[in-house]
Amino acid sequence: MEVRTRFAPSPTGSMHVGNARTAIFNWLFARHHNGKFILRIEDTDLERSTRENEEKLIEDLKWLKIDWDEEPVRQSDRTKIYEEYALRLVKEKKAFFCFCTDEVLSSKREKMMAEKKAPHYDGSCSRLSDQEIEENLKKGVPYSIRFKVDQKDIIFQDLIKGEVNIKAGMFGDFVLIRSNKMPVYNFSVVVDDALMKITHVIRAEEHLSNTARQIILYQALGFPVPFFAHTALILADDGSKLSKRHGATSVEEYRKKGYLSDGLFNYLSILGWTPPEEGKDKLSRKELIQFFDTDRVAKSPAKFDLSKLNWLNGEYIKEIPFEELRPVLLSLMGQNYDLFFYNQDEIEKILLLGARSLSYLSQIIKEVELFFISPENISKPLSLDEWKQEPHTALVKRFYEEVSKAETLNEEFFGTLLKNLGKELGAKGKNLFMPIRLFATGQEHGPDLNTVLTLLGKNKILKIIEQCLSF
RNA sequence: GCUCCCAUCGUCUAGCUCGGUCAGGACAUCGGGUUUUCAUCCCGGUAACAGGGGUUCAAAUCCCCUUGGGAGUACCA
Repeated sequence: MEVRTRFAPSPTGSMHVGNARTAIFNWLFARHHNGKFILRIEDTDLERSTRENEEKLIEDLKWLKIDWDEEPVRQSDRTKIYEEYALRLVKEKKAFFCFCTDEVLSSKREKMMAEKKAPHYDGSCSRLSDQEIEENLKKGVPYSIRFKVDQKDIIFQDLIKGEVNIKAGMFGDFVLIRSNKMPVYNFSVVVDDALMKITHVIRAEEHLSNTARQIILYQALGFPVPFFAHTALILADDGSKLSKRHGATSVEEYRKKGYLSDGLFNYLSILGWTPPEEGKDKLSRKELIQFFDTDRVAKSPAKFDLSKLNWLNGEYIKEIPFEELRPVLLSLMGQNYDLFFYNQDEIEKILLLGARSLSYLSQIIKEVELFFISPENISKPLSLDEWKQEPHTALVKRFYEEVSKAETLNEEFFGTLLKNLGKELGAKGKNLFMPIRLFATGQEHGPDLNTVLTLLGKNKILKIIEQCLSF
């Protein structure tokens, strides 16, 4: 049997990393089993779905290098098919027309909630006589089609969760086709998955309870039931659902920040899935395909760990030849700073210094900030107080004197100056370099000190020192 | 409310099927080495079985309860 999986996003916004992971798992699973991966656009929510979002979604997928094997299917193009199957269920008395209006429905729901009962549809329209139905239809009363639920427990084997047992009474007679002729999610997935011969449904856990509904639909329609695999959700670092207030949540945002396709792909793959080889988290797509399966997917939710993504993405950045990185980095710098303060040679050096160890490309902006902001905007370094004491300040002051006297400042000059000052004051190693670095650049981390100082130039150095001494 | 799912270092997790491990790895963090500083790199350390009951010679592992987190209960997906 050929394995067929699908990714079925609804184009209601930009692609969330959770969705991206679902796509990755499905794609990996299909590729691992030499099967097919299919894309289906679930745009039955007319209010929120847009073509623009759909295009963005496809763009994100392409960026992640996730390819699909057949022409993508759009659910809004298939309303006839859903209606046909729904009508078939009506004919078989497994579903019925419902003429209840929104107002009636919501007042009933409120009443049930007030009585602390589950707000399920009361089934009133299922008891309508043939004649009443006929009359309503003739009068053109809008109707939806509801499924007549046979209340019974549903047990199924989930590839990730194991045996799942859903008790009867979880839902009432639910809607299959809305009064606007659009199918409801739980119905269209079943019809489509069955018609598209999907063998493995890999999706997020929020659909776990829905699965019971879907299984009874498969049975009512006479379709074979596919395998299900429900992945736990991706959470923010505080344990709540990953949302906008936690920072970047969409693939697009990560892409724009300069995360690499391979880096994000790799990270998302190992978020909730463990590669078989201990200690090896960095895996190529080929290896990912080779190893991925549902048996090592975790049951419990995973927190999105930005520091691990940063590490992993940094590993991928290291592999890229600098020549490829250069134009991207340069344009990032150009977008944020006035580059003409420096000549070509200096820009090249700054670029090289800033690009030493990036976790994501736009980090270059922060890395080279020192060279472009004015000294008075430098903020107080965290460890300043620790160093703002003798004998370190004496060293800084001597350095200040020498620099202000100097005519030409270059790397050689700073090299000998530091050496001499070290001898003079008996400072070496960290005790020599740190005070200078801290007071003259305002940072405790940074590239090679002599180069930084040379690039900064006399004026800036003196001003930064004055500034730091005043903190 | 009801139903379902989940629970091992700060984080992602291995181990659980088939009880016996100094509870392993990666990221982060801390310390050491290299770099006269920073980053890189190398070496090393700290750090976890949610709680309570059972079963057993022996429980992270099997059973029950509690607690905590999440999802569903829609003419959203």
